[in-house]
Amino acid sequence: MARRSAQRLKTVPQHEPTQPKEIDFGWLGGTVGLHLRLAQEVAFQAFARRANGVDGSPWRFAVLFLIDANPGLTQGDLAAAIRRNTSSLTPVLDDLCRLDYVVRERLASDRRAYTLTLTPAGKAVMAKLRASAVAHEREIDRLVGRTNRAELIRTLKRIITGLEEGRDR
Amino acid sequence: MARRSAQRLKTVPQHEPTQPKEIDFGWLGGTVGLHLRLAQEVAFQAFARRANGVDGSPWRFAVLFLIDANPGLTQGDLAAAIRRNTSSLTPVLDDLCRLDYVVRERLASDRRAYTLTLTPAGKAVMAKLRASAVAHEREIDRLVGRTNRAELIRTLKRIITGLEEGRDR
DNA sequence: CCCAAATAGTTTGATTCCCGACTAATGGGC
DNA sequence: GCCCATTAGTCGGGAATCAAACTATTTGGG
Repeated sequence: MARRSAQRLKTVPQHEPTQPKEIDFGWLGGTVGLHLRLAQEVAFQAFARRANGVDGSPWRFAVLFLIDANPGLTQGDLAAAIRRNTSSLTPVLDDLCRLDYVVRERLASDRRAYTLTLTPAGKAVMAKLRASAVAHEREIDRLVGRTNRAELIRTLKRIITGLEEGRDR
Repeated sequence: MARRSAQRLKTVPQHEPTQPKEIDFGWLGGTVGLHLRLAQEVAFQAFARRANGVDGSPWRFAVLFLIDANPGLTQGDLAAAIRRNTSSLTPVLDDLCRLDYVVRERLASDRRAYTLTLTPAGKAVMAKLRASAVAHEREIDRLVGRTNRAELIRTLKRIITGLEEGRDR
């Protein structure tokens, strides 16, 4: 929203615009869960903001990246890799095919399955998004330091594998 | 191609649960963004699974927790605290009021705003959810260790405040 | 060869979220 | 007291996601 005050600046209503009201987070403020969620959210938004100009959600990039790194992959394998339901993938791939970034071909040995490959246009877009993604990760490095970054990934991996297998019981 | 004359594996249900097909993640496999997202997702699901029996998403818990810790808080302040749009909060609070967990009252000094407080029933549910949340965090401690946990939160906070800029509104 | 179970992918309905438009109330400047 | 910009919250539309039902194909037992 553009500042209309530039036009009709009668007075200076400079009330502190957003006084966060000092909320007490208590125990919640020390949880891993809350910070994981907030960090993931700002990282997601920062990525999308940075990839501006290209169709840029992180998952969209991951789809293109993984097809590029694993040409001929099927939709089911791709869905498992990014941990999405195959039904979530359908409209995304519909769109990527419509844009001529991805080709879906029936697999000869199993005509129920599709194999996925990038077109040259798809590779070009992926390369652009990859540049954005690299810059994004570099900014995270700048924020946390390279050594903390490695430590962070190691810790996150432990959480992922530890809680994921917790499906037992 | 393959004739059915191949030897028949009788009782073995070759039911390999979707053998993940060994996907190559390449550069993506070393990014903070991917692991943040995956960790947040499994943590979210583990929390919901653990809160079984109660209506349990992490955000729902956070809403109850913050109202309890800050009675009389307004919807806008609550939305800012959990970084959700106020319009996302409306249906959640509608539901919590319908269940008689939360009371919405017009603020006398500003009759546009609502103040939020927990009912005794709301406090009871919140206490149950808090026990689940404490157990959840303890499991994370077990996975990463208490010292790494503090380090993890510090690092996540740096990411949150560092990337948050540019999120004007 | 045939049929039933399993599998790959699509479609549909429900849920959750955001954004932008809207309503109601507030308060500063005249 | 009256404007009218600003603020609190709600409403409606659109996007992303999952689960369940569905279609097409494969596979194995008889």
